[in-house]
Amino acid sequence: MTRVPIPAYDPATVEAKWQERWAREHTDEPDLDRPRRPFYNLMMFPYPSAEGLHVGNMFAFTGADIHGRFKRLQGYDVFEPMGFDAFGIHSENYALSVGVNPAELIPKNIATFRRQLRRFGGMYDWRHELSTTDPRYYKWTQWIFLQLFNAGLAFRKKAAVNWCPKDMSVVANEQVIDGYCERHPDTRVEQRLLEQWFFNITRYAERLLANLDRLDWSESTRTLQRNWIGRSEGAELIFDTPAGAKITVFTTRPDTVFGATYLVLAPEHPLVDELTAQEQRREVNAYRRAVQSKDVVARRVGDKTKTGVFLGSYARNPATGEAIPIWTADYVLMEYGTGAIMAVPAHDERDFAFATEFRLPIREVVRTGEPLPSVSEDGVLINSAQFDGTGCRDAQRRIVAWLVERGLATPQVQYRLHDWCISRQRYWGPPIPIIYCDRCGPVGVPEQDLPVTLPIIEDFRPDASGVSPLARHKEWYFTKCPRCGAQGRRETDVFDTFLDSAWYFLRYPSTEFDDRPWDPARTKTWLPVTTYIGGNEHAVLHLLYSRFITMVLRDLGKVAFEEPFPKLRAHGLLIKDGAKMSKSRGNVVVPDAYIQQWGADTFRMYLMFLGPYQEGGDFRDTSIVGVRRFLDKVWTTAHEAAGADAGALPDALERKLHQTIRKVTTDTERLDYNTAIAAMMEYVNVVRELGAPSRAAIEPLLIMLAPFAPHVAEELWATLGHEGSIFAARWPSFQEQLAAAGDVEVVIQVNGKVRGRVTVGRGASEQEVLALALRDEAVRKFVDGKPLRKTVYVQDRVLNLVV
RNA sequence: GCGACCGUGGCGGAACUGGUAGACGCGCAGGACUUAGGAUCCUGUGGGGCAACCCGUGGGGGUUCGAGUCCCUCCGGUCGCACCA
Repeated sequence: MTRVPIPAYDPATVEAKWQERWAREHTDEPDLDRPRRPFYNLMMFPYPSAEGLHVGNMFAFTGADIHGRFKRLQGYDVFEPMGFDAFGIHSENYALSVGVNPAELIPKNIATFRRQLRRFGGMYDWRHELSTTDPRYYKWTQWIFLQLFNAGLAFRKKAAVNWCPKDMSVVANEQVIDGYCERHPDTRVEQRLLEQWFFNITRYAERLLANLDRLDWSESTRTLQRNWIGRSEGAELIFDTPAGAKITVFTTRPDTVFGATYLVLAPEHPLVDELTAQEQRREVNAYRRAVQSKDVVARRVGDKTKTGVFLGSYARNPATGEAIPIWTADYVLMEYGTGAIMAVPAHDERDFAFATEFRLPIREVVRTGEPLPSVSEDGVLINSAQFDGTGCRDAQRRIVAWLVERGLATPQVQYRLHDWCISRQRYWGPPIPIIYCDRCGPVGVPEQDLPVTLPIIEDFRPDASGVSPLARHKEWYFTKCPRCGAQGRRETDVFDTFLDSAWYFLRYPSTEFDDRPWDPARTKTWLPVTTYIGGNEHAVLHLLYSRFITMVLRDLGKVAFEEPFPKLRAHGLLIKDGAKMSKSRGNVVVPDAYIQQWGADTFRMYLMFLGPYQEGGDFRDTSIVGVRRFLDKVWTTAHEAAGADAGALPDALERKLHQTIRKVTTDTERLDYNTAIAAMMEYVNVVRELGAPSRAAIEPLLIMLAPFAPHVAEELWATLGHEGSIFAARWPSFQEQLAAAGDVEVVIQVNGKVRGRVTVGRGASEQEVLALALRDEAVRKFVDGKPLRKTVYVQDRVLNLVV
């Protein structure tokens, strides 16, 4: 073999060369109109923060990119788009802090992200980049709103909403953490009553829940969604009052109705006034005022002492006929159920605490053998007239049936899920396309007038009035009513960003069309998304909202499927020193310096090697060098192979190769990237140990390496004399017989303890192995002199001798 | 409180349906080559013991020929939900 000097591996040169070539040759741009095997590889698009892409983003995107490149090598036409979720309070607050309009800042941030995303070697089809802030995009966000509006799924409602005094804006329930603003952990969220736009997502609760069963998602993500939807089965029971008012309560435990010793209405309940006795009025009103001024923390935190006021009137228990007192208390929430409950202190912890506090009667009606309050449903009814002795579950059905017959109950299902509030009293979002007319009411902006462009204004600062800054922009604010032509006023609220991101996957394949949100043919070809990869932080809201919007569009005949993401994989979180990376903690790691020092390929692989992709891990840079050493070894070996004579692989190497292909294929398919990398490392070690670098040994490795380290794989592929991109090659296949051939080591155990090993041909019989085993010194020492009571043989693995 | 997941060398982590615990990598130790090396290569590396062996996957118990893996229980951690009737 002739020794040719091997050039040094310089990632910067190699990576620049291939990135330039991929762009020039449109390597990453599939034919969207006539693909042979379309594969839509989607990753959750980033919010382009001013700090740029951080290693957490890169961890996420690398794993998704590997998936796309892997599928590409398996012969799919992979469409891997990238875009930016650039509207929202996040950008707006940053813009406010630096005193520049976000419209000016965002393009710069996007440019930084784009540069970083290109630099790390993502296989993105940049022809189809999108940004939610682009009027060509949000025109269709507004259009989607109008579809829901016209279908009666968007409505206005005055609602108690969370108000963050710092943001001076409404924040969603889900953005409130323990009563504090998610963005301002030192700021308590207050309650305010505002007129808001909502989407009627609760109407879809049942379908959103039921469909979960047939999605290829991780069980944990589905559980999160199920809990969020929070379905409860029960009944509405009617308690009437002497004055004629009927109070409807929701309960999941109708079997305990005989133990309902009082009723509680939420302070906001519409019947409170009517049911309050004259002499209690002053006290009740004072209580209601006090509750209203309370912030959400005090209202929501569970373990505090209960407060409440007796209304001075009574209702009739539909089961016992007794008059029971009616109270109001803030532990009952107006947003859930009917805003009124029957209190069964013996069998509910909250009611028990309340009854104890106010000395209300506690009547045990279910015998469970546990002390009160006992909430178990494994009990038998007592003190319940004709139902005594009935088991709880049985009693639930029978009591409901009995009350239904008398018109006092309706079986009912309740959801924890609330309607989706899409209004934000902010500037940086797509304006809600509604015009208010004194004569016509709220009128949707006609499609031909879309988009309602967000004006660039100087004073985009929100104020405490609760009215969006857009209201101050008079020439924008006043407009003609599209229906009657009279002067109207624009809606000044903008959309929640979750609406921007609830449909972006529909837009990607169709970004070049301005006359339609998505092209029917393109959509038919590419959707639903083949694999969706993203973080668990979006397990609930983003995914639920996207599913909801898709479902509605399906019902309106706009798309042909109702689940946008049949296959979802969630990557883990990359943390730093045991904590989530965040700007406030100051532990955000930026990838640029690492990429510069080690190269994008090394850094990509390192991120994938530090832990299981779907679990995440702690970022520390101590072992990057190991990955770089591996790529150096591959580099050297491939160059040696280029100069080596062609020849057959030694048997041992051939077997190892087939085993490696098998392992890397299954692991990569499952996104178990860390073990796939380990298998490739092991293989290269074997190639080097056997001193057998050759084309046959190294070419399949390069193809398997290509998804992980695409640049160096391309370079070495060329070194071996190939003309085109390595991504035009086919993923290597393995032969099971070749992977399995050869001898195996069978472990010999005596009474379950390892005492020896014997080498036999694969598939050897028990007798054969036993004979060899009994010749083994160490084994004999433990067996000799004792009768063999039993043997357990596991083919090719273990023989256990029981003596 | 409820729900889900997790606990393996000095470190990150392997171990498919119960079947050789610690793959792969970092680090560390020794050696080779070198003017030098934080470069490269080789050897070793769970703990104890001179050895035969013994002990080892958070603690305790169980099932099994055999348990990191299954069951019970306790301890510790992460995440989600949380006055949802």
